[in-house]
Amino acid sequence: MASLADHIESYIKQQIQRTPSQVVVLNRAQLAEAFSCVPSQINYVLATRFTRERGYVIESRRGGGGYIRVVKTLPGRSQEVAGFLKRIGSAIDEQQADHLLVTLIDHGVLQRRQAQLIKGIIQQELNDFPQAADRLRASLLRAMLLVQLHEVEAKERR
Amino acid sequence: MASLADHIESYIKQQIQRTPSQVVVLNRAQLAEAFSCVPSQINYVLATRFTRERGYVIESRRGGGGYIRVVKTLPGRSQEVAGFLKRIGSAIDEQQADHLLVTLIDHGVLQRRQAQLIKGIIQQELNDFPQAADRLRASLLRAMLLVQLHEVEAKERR
DNA sequence: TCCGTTTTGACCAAATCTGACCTTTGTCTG
DNA sequence: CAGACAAAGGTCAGATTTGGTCAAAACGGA
Repeated sequence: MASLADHIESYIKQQIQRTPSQVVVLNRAQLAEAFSCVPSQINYVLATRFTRERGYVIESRRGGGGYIRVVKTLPGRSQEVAGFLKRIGSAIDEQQADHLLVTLIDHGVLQRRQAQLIKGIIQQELNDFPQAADRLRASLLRAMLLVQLHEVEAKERR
Repeated sequence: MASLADHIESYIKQQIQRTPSQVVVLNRAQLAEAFSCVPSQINYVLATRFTRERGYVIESRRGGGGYIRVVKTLPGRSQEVAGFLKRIGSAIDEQQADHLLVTLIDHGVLQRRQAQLIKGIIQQELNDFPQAADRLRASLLRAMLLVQLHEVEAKERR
């Protein structure tokens, strides 16, 4: 049985689909009013169904003229590539990291020089903060790959 | 639903864009009149959106013939951007990070969407590893900006 | 019944906007 | 020249408008 949360979820997704830029701007109070529920229900839906894991980014502002903006990211190929990112996990050693970068080059996701750049930056950061190297490496790798992937997609859309 | 403050902000930015010297001189009372608001609203906009952090300088004079001058510090491209990166240092709190991202947007180094992505990624990573948040944030921010900047430079060479 | 998910409501935090009151600077007048 | 007056802009506290958090109650399926 479809719950209220499900209905709100599909409404939001529908609105996103309708824009070329895959964005929707919501007014929390109005939306709650439309679905005859309490405003915090909207937060619940956003928190459980529009996570970054699932490819969404939420941005919001309080006060007069406040809003909640939902942006869909990670469409298409990188959704699939996201699988690689998951494998990074909470920690990764240098060998595994190198291996991953090579794999991404093989899959045409990265160019050699981009992989090289990423490797260099990690080295630099680890140099400055040697504590918990494998964990920091995992964070940095994931972060940089996400940025890079986004760039690749933006390019493809042109 | 953009707020009044947003409209005033964009009006001022537009005026600045129109001059080669990146300066605009305002008359507080007139401007308030034009936007049908109280004069102190102008101060509010200036105080919240045209801060030094974001690359603006405000000068003003009271009394007869008084004025408010808004000057945008010139963007010096990559060289200047390197300075921004240095400012990150070994640790940075969330507010400073946000300011930096907004500054980079204002200076045309990042697009809003990219800044948003970077913010989202940091949030996620900090969620997973809350230890030494300000340090991890600094590392992630620097790493992602470097990747992004490289991309921007590559684009400029084309 | 038990457990995870939904839903609600009370309370909180942030951004915006206004208005009353203050300070600085320039000008006019006795 | 002193003092009054006018013409800017500045400050700050409080009301208003949004959205955020969290814990407890309600619900629904195994």
